[in-house]
Amino acid sequence: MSKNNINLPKTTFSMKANLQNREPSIIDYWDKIDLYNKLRSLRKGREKFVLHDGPPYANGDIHMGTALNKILKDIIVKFHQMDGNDSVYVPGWDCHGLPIEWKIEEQYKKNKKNKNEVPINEFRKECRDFATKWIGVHKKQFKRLGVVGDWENYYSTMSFDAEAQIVRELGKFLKEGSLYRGYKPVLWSTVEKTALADAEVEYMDHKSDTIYAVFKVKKSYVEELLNSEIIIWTTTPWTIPANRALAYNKNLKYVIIKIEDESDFKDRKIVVAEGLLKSLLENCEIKKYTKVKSFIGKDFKGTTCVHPFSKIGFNYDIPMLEADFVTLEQGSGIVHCAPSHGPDDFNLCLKNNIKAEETVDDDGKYTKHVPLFEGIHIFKANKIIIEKLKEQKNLLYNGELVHSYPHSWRSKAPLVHRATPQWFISMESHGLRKKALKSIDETKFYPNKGKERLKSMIELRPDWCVSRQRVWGVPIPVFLSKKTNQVLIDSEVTENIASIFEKEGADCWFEGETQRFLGKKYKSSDYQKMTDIVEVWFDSGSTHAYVLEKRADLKWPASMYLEGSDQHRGWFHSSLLESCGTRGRAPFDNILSHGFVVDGKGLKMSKSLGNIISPEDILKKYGADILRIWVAASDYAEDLRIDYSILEQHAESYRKIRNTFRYILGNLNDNYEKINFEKVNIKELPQLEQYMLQKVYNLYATFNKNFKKYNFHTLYKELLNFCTSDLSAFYFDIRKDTLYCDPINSKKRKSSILFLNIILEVLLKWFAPILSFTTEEIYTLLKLNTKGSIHLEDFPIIPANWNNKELSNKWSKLVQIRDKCNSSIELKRASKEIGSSLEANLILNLSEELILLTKDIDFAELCITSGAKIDKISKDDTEEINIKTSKAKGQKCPVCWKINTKPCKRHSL
RNA sequence: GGGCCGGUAGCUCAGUUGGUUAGAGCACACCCUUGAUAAGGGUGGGGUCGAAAGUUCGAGUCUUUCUCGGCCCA
Repeated sequence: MSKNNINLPKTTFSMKANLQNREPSIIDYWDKIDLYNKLRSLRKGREKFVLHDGPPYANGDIHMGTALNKILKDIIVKFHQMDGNDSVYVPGWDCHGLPIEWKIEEQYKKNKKNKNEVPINEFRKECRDFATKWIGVHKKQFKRLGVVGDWENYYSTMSFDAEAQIVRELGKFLKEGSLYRGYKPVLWSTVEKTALADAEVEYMDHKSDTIYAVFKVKKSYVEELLNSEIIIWTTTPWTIPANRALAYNKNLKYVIIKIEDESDFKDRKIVVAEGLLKSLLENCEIKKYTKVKSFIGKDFKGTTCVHPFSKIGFNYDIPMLEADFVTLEQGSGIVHCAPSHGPDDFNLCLKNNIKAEETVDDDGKYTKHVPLFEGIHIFKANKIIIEKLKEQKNLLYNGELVHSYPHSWRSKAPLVHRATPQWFISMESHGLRKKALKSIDETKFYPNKGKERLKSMIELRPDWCVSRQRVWGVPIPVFLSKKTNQVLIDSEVTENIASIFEKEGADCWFEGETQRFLGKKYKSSDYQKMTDIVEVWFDSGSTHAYVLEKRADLKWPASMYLEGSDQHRGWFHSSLLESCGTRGRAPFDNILSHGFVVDGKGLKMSKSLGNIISPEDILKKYGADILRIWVAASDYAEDLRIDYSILEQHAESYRKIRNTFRYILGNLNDNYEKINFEKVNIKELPQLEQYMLQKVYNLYATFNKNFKKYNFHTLYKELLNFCTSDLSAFYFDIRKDTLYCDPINSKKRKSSILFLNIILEVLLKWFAPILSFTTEEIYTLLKLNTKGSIHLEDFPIIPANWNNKELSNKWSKLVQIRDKCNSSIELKRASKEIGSSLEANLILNLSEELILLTKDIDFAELCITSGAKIDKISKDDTEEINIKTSKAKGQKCPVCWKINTKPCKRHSL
């Protein structure tokens, strides 16, 4: 007797995956068979599932966050595809904006080129080329992850049709009247000479000059205030010339004190919040003083002061205004307000009819509106202002403070608030906020907490500032009348501009003749063309208009938008507002948001911590399927942890899954036979197979449930557990004997082969959206591969008659008995009486009820022993199960290795 | 500093409306197997559920405070 007489597994499917080398050739295969277009023609006419791609910025290599995002999208697209939908995926890129401008400027600096001397369209062309280059790089990197999409016909925010449509979209707001020209302080970089978006601001420590300055009271209903001076504290002395008001909190207590130290301030009365008196005395080194009066903040009402420079040209009243933002955190309890240099100041002054002015120019120099200091750079002004305050005897104290301060994310230069003309979309004038909130209610969020997050942002946000003083973007397509300074609103002009952009791109705006944009109705000499560009969130917020609406293969609204949770303030937000403003509802039905990739300890990845893992590293070490498992197995509702020990764990799971497939393929000798599930005659099968089909049915049910909720980590875990617990440790182990040692045509063996065919198909399909490469590798190896790719298949439908509750209950009881048998065998193994379980004979003493249950069950087969006898349990026993194991006696059959005193029933002939 | 979200075995995750000794897979330890073999099987150890206080007959599950982490904002 030898191995020739038994049916050992044989397959060409290797145990070692070698994914790093194998995966690229599978990608080539997908290219060769044109998988994406095959998918489209196969699903033509079916219900569309459109996952609209949020465009990543075309700049720099992809990182774990982008990889996670794209893989998660791909998994969902593939799930819907195999679920029978026309699941279309068109990737896109965000191309305009500051970061690319900066890259080009950096190159200029290296080559000693001056940006201002380069023609604008030459600069824009370099930006365009830069973005194009990175789209190419990203495309390769995303494809390497196994992401299937319309890579040939991707969309970008800088394509001519996109630029044209952005103009049309803005035109809709213009026509409606919700786009308006306002004037407000924005965070301004005097280095880059531009306003910065919130996302472009970094907070870093900065050393500022601090001053306590005084404002003499001119008018007040409080008598004691009349000869007093209001103290203010600020970290930006240079804003003093722009001061137009003082703010107090009506609920705070204030005191008037008389300074008695020898100094300029001897016998002068100053006013400060009571809660800040102590810190003021310490900071300003005031030793001797007397308290004159204390009063409540609301008594300030009607008080007016004079500017500390009133004697040198700043001769106007400084009213005291009531404001909530005044606190006892720092300073004096009275805040100096320069409406041109702070959002709070701006809003407070606006309410009180004090207008902001252009006090500082693009370069950061005082304008003609600031007497005495015109032309001085604000960053050099502090010293001069302090000197002047001293001269005027209005400086109580000056010092320095290191505090958190806004800086440009690129140049790292400190920023200032500076009033500039900007374009805004009103949240209120045409009910935009209301529409957006209603749309959020009508959107389904995964996870649900995203809904509240987006809602609270929309509830609070101010009007949307859509203009930027930059060059790499879509121009704001607006003309101002030179005579009236009014905005020209004419949809013919807007459409004319759009159609020109559609043909030539937006570059022509900057160099072309103005007249061609205005058409024949208006004279270019009467109008001023705007040179601001549209902020990039408006670009990407409009993708639904130039991608979803314009392409025949897509639909509006999208089925789903899927991005990182930061996009609640980003793309989800801007898309919602743009679409609600122009179409009255959100451009999506569902939003799925995922957390951030953090390291194994839950800390964010950073260069300084040295805990960064790049997708490239993982691809080299493990391959994309492992990365895809990591995505599927992680709970995206929270932050996703990753490090090499976590990846190692997933790689181990992968090996388990791979070996499960290998075992099936081996026993089928790579001869897969397609089974018609509906026609399986269940009652003809052994109970074990029936039980396993019941398990498949259960798995089917949980699979569908989890897929519907996009609970991939649970779904994956169920699949993995099925492979390890139900198949490897249970079914495969038990059926080894049959598969290896029974005749090929025996009914039992054929039943097992039938089951192996079934689970091969089912597992291959259920794993396909996650293990895109490995399932394809197996699929192409099968001789009955008819469709060309596993991804062209549908999910299986498991017939309801595979569900058998009764059998399932019975067998879960049997499995419990089996567990006890294993424990009993283990005792004998520990005492070295036996080794292999086939060296054991079992004696099962069971309650009558259980004996009834086990009457048609062979426990020797179930527990892989050489024999098993069932007897009634003795009446003294309190348990219902008592297992004894003895060493099997007799001869070992050379074929099936079972030990028996009699010749082997199967193999003695 | 403010808002939101989260912290269950070494790791990835389950834990239904608060209700018995808190579960699974992986990892780990020991053993078996050598006919899935750079595989496979068995048994077992391991958690006072981030910390403290409170509500309750009873809390991983409810409340408060603190702490750590993430995102967003200042």
